Amino acid sequence: MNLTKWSIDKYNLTEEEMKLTLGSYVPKTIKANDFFLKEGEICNYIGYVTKGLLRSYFYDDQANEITTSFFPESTLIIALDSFNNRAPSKEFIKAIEDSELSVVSYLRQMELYQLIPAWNQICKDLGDIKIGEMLNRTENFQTLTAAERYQRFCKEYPQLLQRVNLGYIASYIGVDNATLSRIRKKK
Amino acid sequence: MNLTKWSIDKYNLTEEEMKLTLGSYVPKTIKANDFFLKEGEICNYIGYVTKGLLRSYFYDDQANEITTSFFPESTLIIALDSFNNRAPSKEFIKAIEDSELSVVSYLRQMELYQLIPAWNQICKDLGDIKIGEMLNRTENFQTLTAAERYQRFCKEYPQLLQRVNLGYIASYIGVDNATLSRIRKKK
DNA sequence: TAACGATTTTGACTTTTGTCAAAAGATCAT
DNA sequence: ATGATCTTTTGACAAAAGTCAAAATCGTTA
Repeated sequence: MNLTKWSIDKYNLTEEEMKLTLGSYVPKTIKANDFFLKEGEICNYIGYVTKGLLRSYFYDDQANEITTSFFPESTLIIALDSFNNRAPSKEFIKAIEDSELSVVSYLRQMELYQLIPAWNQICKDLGDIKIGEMLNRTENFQTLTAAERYQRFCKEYPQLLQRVNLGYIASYIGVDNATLSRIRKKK
Repeated sequence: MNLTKWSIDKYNLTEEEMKLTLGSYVPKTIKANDFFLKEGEICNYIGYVTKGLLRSYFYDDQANEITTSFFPESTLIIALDSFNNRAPSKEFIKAIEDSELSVVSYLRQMELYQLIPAWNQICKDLGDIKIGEMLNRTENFQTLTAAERYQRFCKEYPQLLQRVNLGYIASYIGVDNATLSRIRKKK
């Protein structure tokens, strides 16, 4: 979830609330190829990426890695289904580059909801952003060809283009590896 | 958003809160082919379908109708982007069959958040359900062929199969009309 | 019921995308 | 630097999906 234009400032937290919030988030570093979360684990942390890049993926029935999200700087990491439903994750979340996060535990985050009323609104707004992103993603799949989806990806995430394997992008936009290679050659 | 297994009961609203909630939702009937919402309007109501069937759709750049959701009985109707962001809707929501809803206005719903703490949790849970549905939908597009997406649709929404035009289903699963017809013939 | 309009199917064809395997290019650890 | 490994490209082909137009079906209404 990209939060470049989002800011906690607009919620007018009191100094006390802000201190409580910031104190709840602790730094964590993850080296390239290490995991933020493994399949089967319950997602117990929300992470905010301050540096680096991670991705989430699962394995389909033919054991292909299917990338579901990229998490560059200024994004929130969370395995939504797992975190929300306290259920084992179907996804892995793995660092592509050495990364630095701020993380908060599930329990602590629940306490923030109790202690700081504005957090309910923050949560609602973050959910809205996420839903907007997903609606857009679905629309792309419904109406665009593979080549068009790739073009959209390039426009939307130009920074990622240089930083991730093409294979990750291919599965993210739902095309075969070889097909993406040919799409790229054509233009 | 299908709420067949969801119930407001589990939130232990007080008698007072329940009365307030139920009193906020008023009945509304929509005849087949009439609109719950038109493109450009701001979605000012949430609706709960008690009878009938509606669908949401937009027009792509070639002026094709692209169906984005079906709303049979026991589902919540809402144009998420419009309702949440108070922005003009890009979608139409139109009744396929004569339908009966319970609706609540945006303002009233906001009051419920204020007046009844549990509504924050309800909202969060409904959002989670919606997000789960959308993750699933995206996964289908990423990993399944057109034929497989159709099979999934049939399994997931058997009731709809008899009630909606095939063209609506075709655009919902992202295939051409003629292609869907051929997929159906094959098996 | 006849007739109109909308929906669905079908045919003939083209384009897009996938598959499999091999070659070419990068990258990384030693 | 140099294998070893991983990623990307390419070729030859097959399968899937789209396009366009016409026919067949279905529903509705005059």
